[in-house]
Amino acid sequence: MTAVKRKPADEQGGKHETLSASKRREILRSANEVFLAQGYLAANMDEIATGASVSKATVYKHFGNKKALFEDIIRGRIDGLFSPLHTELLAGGSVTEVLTAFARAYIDLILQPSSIALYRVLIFEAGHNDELGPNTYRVGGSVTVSKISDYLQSQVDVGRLVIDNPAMAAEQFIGSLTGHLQLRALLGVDANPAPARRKAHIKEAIAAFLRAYGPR
Amino acid sequence: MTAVKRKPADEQGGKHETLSASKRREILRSANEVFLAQGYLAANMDEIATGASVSKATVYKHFGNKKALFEDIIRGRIDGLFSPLHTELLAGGSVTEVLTAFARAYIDLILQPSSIALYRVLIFEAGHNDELGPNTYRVGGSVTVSKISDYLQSQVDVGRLVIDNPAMAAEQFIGSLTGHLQLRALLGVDANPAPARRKAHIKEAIAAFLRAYGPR
DNA sequence: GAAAAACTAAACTATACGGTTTAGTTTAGA
DNA sequence: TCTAAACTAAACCGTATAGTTTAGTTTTTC
Repeated sequence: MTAVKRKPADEQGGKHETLSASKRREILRSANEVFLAQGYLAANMDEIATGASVSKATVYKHFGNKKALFEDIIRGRIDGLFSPLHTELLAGGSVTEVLTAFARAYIDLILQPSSIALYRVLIFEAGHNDELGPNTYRVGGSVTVSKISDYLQSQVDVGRLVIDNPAMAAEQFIGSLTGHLQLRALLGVDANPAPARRKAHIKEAIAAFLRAYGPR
Repeated sequence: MTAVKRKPADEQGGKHETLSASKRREILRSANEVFLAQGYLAANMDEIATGASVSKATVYKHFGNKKALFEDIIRGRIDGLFSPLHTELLAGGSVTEVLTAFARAYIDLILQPSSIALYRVLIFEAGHNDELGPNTYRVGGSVTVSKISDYLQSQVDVGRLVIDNPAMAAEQFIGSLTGHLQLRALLGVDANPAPARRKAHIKEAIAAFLRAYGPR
């Protein structure tokens, strides 16, 4: 029975795509959903296969086993998740403007339901897989800290900020920006604050940061 | 076969304790270990029973089912975890002294391996149990924020700080204090920073906070 | 010291699920 | 149009584990 109609090969992105490649993509998409919603252990390979309109044998042909599929998912998720954020730090404008643009993008990113789901699974799974945590920190948090740090240093160089240890200041900045917004979202308390609330939060965090590190 | 010697009834705390009560306590202790190390799904009821030197039937007599046992564990863990922290805020001394004492206790608390394990399990499980997260935030994070907020307000009242929104400032303070220390610990990157590093981190966070919110 | 309550080990039920195999069908490419 | 590769549904294997039951032992209590 061919219950599911095959999709045109060039449906996605206009480029030709083999059947095999489109199946692989569908498996990844389905696995993404299932793993992020359920976590590693509770995720069910039958459900992933069904969600991708694919047989279980095909899943195993493409990815070998459950763990390999999971790690592919996490890798793919982190890659390019934070990158768009960093462009905000390259724009011109006053320190306030640049930090505000960054802050807005950052807060919106970490409060997205998919980010919250990823964070939950990642943090938990990092306790049971020695490489997962460090690998993720390297491409996620660590890079963000050093981008901010670089920006702060550039502003120190032109006399717009006074900072001894820019890396530490960058971590403080992110931390004060995050505040309890992320914790509350993770715990399902006010998981989706209104724009006005976000804005007020950001404004106050940046004002405090500038009072602490602005020029004398 | 009576492989395991029964413990004297009053072994713990000098008070008399029934056999039943001591079994219950042992089950909770064992379940604590297993649930925090493995998470809910991977935790094994046979292992919990064995770890408590108790038969599985006894575990079910006492707690009914796996979920009920788990919820008992989480409740017990959170209760009284944060309370000791708050006493720091009632001590006398300069703002710097009080905040430093609090900060030290706070950082040490959140970086403890058992806190990290609890955080991992809690955050993950909050995604699958609607009440767990809010209940926990209510007795954990929320209380801490309001205790700090109260302290900050008291210092505003005597002219030692200038703060518009003490609750927001409290969250910022905790956030900047946490910085990436907790994230790194959760991801297994520099999970146990040396005392000197903690101290420098705290010192800088408090200095920045006081520059931002100290008197004009 | 006897009855009731709590415990024990161990077997058992029922189910779920990762991963493989089978037997047959569809697609790709020369 | 023919062949190889990729796919399919479905059955199957092996194992793990939540929860129950049984038959008998120990502890508590009156």
